[in-house]
Amino acid sequence: MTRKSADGGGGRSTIRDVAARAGVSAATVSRVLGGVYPVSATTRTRVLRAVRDLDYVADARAKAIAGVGTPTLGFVLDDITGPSFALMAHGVEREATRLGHLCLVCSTDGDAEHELAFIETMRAQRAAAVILVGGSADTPEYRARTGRVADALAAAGSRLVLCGRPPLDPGAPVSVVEYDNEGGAYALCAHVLSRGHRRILYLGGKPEHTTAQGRERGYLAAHRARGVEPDPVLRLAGDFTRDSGYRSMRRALEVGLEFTAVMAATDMVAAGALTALHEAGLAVPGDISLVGYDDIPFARDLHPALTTVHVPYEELGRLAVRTALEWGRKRGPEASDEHLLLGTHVVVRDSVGALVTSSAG
Amino acid sequence: MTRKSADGGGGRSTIRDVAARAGVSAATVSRVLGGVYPVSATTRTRVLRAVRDLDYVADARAKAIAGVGTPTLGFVLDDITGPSFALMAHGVEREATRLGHLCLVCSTDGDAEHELAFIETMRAQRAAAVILVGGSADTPEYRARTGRVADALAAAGSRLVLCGRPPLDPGAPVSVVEYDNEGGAYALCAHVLSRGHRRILYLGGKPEHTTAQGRERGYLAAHRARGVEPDPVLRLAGDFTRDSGYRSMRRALEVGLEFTAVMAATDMVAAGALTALHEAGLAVPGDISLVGYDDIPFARDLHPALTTVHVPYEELGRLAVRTALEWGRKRGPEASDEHLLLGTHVVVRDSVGALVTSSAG
DNA sequence: GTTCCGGGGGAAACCGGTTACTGAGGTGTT
DNA sequence: AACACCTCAGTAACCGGTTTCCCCCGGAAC
Repeated sequence: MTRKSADGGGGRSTIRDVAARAGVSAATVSRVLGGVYPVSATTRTRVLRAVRDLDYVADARAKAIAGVGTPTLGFVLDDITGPSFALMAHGVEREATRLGHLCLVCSTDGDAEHELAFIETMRAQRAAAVILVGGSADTPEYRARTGRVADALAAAGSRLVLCGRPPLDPGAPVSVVEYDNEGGAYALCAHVLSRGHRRILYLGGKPEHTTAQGRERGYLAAHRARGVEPDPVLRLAGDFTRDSGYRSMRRALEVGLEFTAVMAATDMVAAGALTALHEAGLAVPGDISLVGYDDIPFARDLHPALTTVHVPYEELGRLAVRTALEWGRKRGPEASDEHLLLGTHVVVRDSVGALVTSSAG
Repeated sequence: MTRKSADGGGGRSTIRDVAARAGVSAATVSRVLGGVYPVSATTRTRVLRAVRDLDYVADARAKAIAGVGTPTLGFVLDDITGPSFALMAHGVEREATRLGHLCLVCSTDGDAEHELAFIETMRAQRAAAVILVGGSADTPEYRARTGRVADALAAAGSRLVLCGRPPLDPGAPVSVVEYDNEGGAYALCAHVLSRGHRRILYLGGKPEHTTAQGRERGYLAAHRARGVEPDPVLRLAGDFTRDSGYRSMRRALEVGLEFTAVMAATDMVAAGALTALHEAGLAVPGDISLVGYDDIPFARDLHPALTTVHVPYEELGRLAVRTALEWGRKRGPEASDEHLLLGTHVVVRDSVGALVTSSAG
C-alpha cells in the first residue's frame, strides 16, 4: 500500500486522491474548487462528493507557492503582556483578518537579535508586510540594521511598517504609523505644572528606549516652556513594568527626594508607584499628585482614578496594516514613504491636585 | 528581459537565479544551503557568494511543501486584550518559538463561527497543532462541531489542544490543559465565608460560558459545604469586562440588594465593581469585602489590594504547546488523550474583612 | 595500464497545487 | 451535409524548492 491512500477521510489527501476518487483529472478538481472555470454540473457534483468523502482541504502552502495563497503578514512586539501592546496587537490582528490576511506573530522580549531573526523568517515566508510594534532601543547600529532588513523586504516586494516607533534614517523604505509621544507628555506635564507643581518626579524607562525618550522630551519641554528648569535628580530610569514603578517610588521615598507630583512613563509604572505611595501612607492626590501615560483600561479603576494620556493604540494597529497593504497595492507610481502621526489627548481624572503655595515663589 | 533577473539583490530571487550566478545547478545550491551533502570548498564559496550578492532567502512555503519547513502552530483566543488571555498567549508564543515553531494567531471575539473557520484554515496550512485558548459557550452543537474539527485535524496528523477550556465529549482526539477553575472558586469563596460573610454577591459572566460556569459552581459548592443556601438573587450575569463589573455593581446598589461581600468572576470585573463601590461611598473592605479571580498583575495595585485566585496562565500556555508537540512525536504507541489539570491557589491581600455578627446568627 | 572506489555535481522526479494549451464531442448555421 | 463554434476536460508546464539516481572524473591498488 503506497502513501496514495484513498481511504475515506483518513489522513491528508491530495488533489490527486480526490481526482482519482471522482474519476477525473487533478486539473478538474482544481477548477471545481477554484470556481470560475466552466465545469459540467455532473462532474462538479462528483468532485464535490469526493472532496466531502475525503474531507479534503487544499494545502495552503502549495497554493501560496502557485501564487494563489492567503497572504500573510508578520508582526513583532516586545511583550504581548503589556496592555498597550495587547491593544495594538488586537488592532493589527482584527484589521488583518478583516482584510483576509493571516497573522504570524512573534514577541521578542526586547531582544533586537531575535527581532531581526524573525523579520528574516518573514522574508522567507514571503509575508506581505512586517509590522514592528512598540518602541525599541535606538542605537545607530540598530537603525542601520533595521534599515537593511527594510531594504531586503522592499526588494522582495514586501514592506516594513513601524508602529508606535519613530522613523529610521530618511530614505529607508518603511512606513511609519506613530502617535505624538512627546506632544502627549508635553500636554500632560503642562497640566500638572498648571496646577502649581514645580518639582515633578519623572519615573522613566530605559534611557535608550525611544518611547521613554520621547516622553522625557515632552516632560522637559513642558518645564522649559514654563520657564522652570527641571531638576535632573528628579528623573529616574527603570522600565515600563508595574514592579519598576513600585521599586523606583520606594527608593525615591527612602532617599528623601522632594517632589509634589509624580509623572510615570506608563500607567503600569504609575500603578506600581501608587501602591508604593499608599504603603508609605501618602494620600493621592492629597499629598502627592500622580499621572500616567497610555490610558489603559485599568487606569480609571485605580484609586484615585488616574489622570493620563490617551493613546489610540488599537487604531494605531489597524492603521499599520492598512498602510502596509495599501502601499503594496499602489506601489507603482511614486509610493512615497508614508508617515502617519496620530494625536493623543490627556484625560483628566482624579489623581492630580492643585498645589497651593504659601506665597508666589 | 524575462522575470529571471540576475540583478544584484534586487527582488525575489529563486534558487535557480543563485545557481546561474554561481555557475552550478540548483541542486548544488540546495545542498550547500542544506548542509550535510559533500560539496567542494570552492563550489561552496562560489555559491555562498552568489547567495550573498543576491540576498537570497529560500522560500519557506516551497520548503514546507517539500517536507523540510519550519513547522507552524495556530492559536485562537477570544480577545488578546484580556490580561489573562495575554498571559496565555505569551506562554504559547514563547514556548512555540523556543521549540522552533511559528505562530499563526487569530482572535475570535467570541464568535464560534469564526473560530471554526480559523481552525479550517490551520488545517489547510498543515499546522502541527491548533491551540484553543480560553473558555467558550458550551452548547451541545458546539461540542459536536469542535469534535468534528478535532477529528479532521487528527486525521491530518495534527492535533487540537484545549487550553483553559473543559474537555469535549470523551473519545474526541484532543489534548486538554486546564486549571482547576471550580476548585479555585471554591477555595476563594470558602475564604470569604470563613470571615463570616453569608450574603455574597456573585458577579458572573455569560451563563453559557464554561469558565463562568465553573467559577459559579465553586461559589455554590463552597456555600453548601458550609451549610448555607446561596440566595439566587445574589447571582448576576454579565461578561468578563471591567465595564460589566462596574455596571452590575451599580445596578446591585441601586436596587438595594443586601450583601456584605462581592465575589467577582474575574479581576477585571472586580476592578469595575470596586470603582462603583468607591463612587457609592462604600469602603472596601470596611463596608463591603471584594474578591476577584485570575490574579492579573494589576490586582495588587487596586486599593485595597485585591484578594484573588492565582492561575498559572503563562505556564498553561507553555504546557499547551509542549503537550501538543510531544503528542505529535510519540504518536505511535497508544497516545492517550492527555488531560492536564493545573492547580490554583488563593492569594490573600487586603480586600476582605471579617464580618462581626452581633450574635451567633 | 587496467580496475576499483568514492567524492562531487548534474538531470530529473517529486512535493501539491494552478493554469495555458490542446483537443474531443456536441450543437447551430447555411 | 459541411463547417464553425462552444463547452468541457485532460495533458503538460510551471511555482520554488529537495532529493534520488546516475555519471564523470581523479586517485589508489593491483
